[in-house]
Amino acid sequence: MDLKQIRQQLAKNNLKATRPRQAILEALAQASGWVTAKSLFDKLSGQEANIDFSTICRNLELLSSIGILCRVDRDSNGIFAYSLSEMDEHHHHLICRSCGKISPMEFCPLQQLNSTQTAGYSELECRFEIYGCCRDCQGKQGK
Amino acid sequence: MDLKQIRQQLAKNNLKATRPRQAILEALAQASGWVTAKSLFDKLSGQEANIDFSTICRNLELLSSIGILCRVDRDSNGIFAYSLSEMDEHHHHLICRSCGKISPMEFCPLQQLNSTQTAGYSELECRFEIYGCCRDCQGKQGK
DNA sequence: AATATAAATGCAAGTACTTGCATTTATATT
DNA sequence: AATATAAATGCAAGTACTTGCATTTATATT
Ligand SMILES: [Mn+2]
Ligand SMILES: [Mn+2]
Ligand SMILES: [Zn+2]
Ligand SMILES: [Zn+2]
Repeated sequence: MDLKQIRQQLAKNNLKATRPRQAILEALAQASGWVTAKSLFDKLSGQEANIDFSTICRNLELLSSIGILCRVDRDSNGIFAYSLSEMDEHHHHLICRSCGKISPMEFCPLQQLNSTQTAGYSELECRFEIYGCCRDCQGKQGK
Repeated sequence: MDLKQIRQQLAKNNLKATRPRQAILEALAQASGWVTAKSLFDKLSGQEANIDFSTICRNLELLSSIGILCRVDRDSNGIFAYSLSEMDEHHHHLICRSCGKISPMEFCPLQQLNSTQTAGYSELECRFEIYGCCRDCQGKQGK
């Protein structure tokens, strides 16, 4: 998803292309990997921008909710990692507990689910992440 | 899982049956539903117990990790809900975004997963929750 | 170009844990 | 029963957001 598509996506969702929001998206594009609210804040604070930490958090969450960003709970400790989505389709992530590496997975359990388990429920969404120890990290013991 | 089984489960994991821990487990047994760290803290603070909030958080997390408790992120906002596990087997949960109702689901996506997606990874675990709007809450709009 | 309006921001205060560390306590061993 | 030891606790400080609200700003309409 390039910046042109992102602007369209914003417009489609009635979201404004504010200066802070654009600075955040540009920083994400430059980073070309995963960032945290804090790492973005530190990066953007150096520049003239000076964007509030709460603005960053709100944007990361909002942009994730419309599919522009991916978000994962890297250590299951409330520190979220974000990146520009690596693919257009809905997907989930596989996370190495040891080195923090994050890989996309096409599999979505919601599609596999026998619908009797969610009978009567509407507006279904799921949260799904797999944690493990990647090949590079096996041998090197512990975290 | 009754209190006898719980004690065995603790011993098996080299966990002590401390006074705070037992008070927490008893409170959970009485509550017979879902509680938060804060609701437990408020309840136990009234009594002679007077257990530190961090002790409660640490126990809830620890007891969840050995399967005595279930834990869910009810509103995806970092407030966790806990209960004594309703079943012995590993399982996940379906959560109503509107009323907060939590129902167990036997389905575990990790078992359904094509193993090529996690090739090279060991010690796999998954986090999986489904959010939706339950039958009772449909009609009543919004949250 | 001026105006209206909904969205977004920045600030300050709040929330829900989380962590480090010295001290206490439950259990196993003698 | 006394002792050793690993586990757990309580306290204080820290972290990572989150929320409410007055003010600002981007976009659509006139
Ligand atoms: Mn992704
Ligand atoms: Mn359960
Ligand atoms: Zn790794
Ligand atoms: Zn409901």
